[in-house]
Amino acid sequence: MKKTILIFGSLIIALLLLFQFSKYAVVSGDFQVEYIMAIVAIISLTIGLFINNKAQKALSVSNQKIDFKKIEELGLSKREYEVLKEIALGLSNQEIAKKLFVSESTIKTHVSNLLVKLNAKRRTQAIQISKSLNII
Amino acid sequence: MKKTILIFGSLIIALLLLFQFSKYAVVSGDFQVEYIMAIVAIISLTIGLFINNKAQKALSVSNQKIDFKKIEELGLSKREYEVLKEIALGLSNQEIAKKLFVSESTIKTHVSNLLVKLNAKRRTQAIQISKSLNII
DNA sequence: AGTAAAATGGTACTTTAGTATGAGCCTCAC
DNA sequence: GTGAGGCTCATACTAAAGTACCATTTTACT
Repeated sequence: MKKTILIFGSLIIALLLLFQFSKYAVVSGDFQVEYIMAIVAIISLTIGLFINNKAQKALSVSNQKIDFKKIEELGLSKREYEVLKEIALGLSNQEIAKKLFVSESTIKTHVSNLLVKLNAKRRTQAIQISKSLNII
Repeated sequence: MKKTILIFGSLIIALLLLFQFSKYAVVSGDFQVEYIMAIVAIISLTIGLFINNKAQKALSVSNQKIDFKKIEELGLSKREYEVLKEIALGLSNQEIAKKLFVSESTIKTHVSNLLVKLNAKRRTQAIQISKSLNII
């Protein structure tokens, strides 16, 4: 929202400057009206493209963005969250254990706690739930 | 690409029309130059927003779209694909069996074939691969 | 220093998942 | 009508995944 206001503010200023410039140019007779029109149109068009691009990107980013609040809310610990990410990559408990330099028992414990916290019955369900909650 | 050309074509035509209109208006003296400038700017801005919006949407849709060609390429049968989707929802073999009105044995067979075709070792990996290939 | 939470890991067990193999049935193309 | 591919299902097995319980050790914080 702050960004939107900022962008629209600069936009208005830019337009005012443009009008001033065009007025001056017309009065002084250095340019033809059509050229100035063309310049104004192109600049406005560019601004339009730019604004929308920013807005869309902000939107798509927010859709991909990880909901850290939700992670806290669920009470997931650092280690549990790490394990969750590895599960989502399709690794087995043994593979995760090797990757994180701990025993498979430890991973099993983490996974078990993870499933309770995510209210999932299986790791596949944990993946689905995590994705729907935007935490991975 | 075709769309891009089409959009830019219409854009150029629209600009030409605008210039003609502005020329006429200035000559006839009905409007002040500033107003015409403003109108041109607003219209161009709107066009800019519109173009970018279309382009971005087309992009985001293509990212979500399911790659049916890839499914064929992998040789996934109709039933196998159905099972794959259920796996991605986090269901167990037994649950999938009930949902599709077949025995668990059948699901196991499908899953096994599925894993070979997707070159996955586990169902969680199958989910990851499927998502990366845009087939679910 | 004391404490609570987190991290680690072990044993023992049950449940799912996945493999291998074989077999019956159906459909569609040649 | 024959064969290939797809769908179904069963048995028997191995391998993972997941649960329950307990016991240390680390870490972080007051």
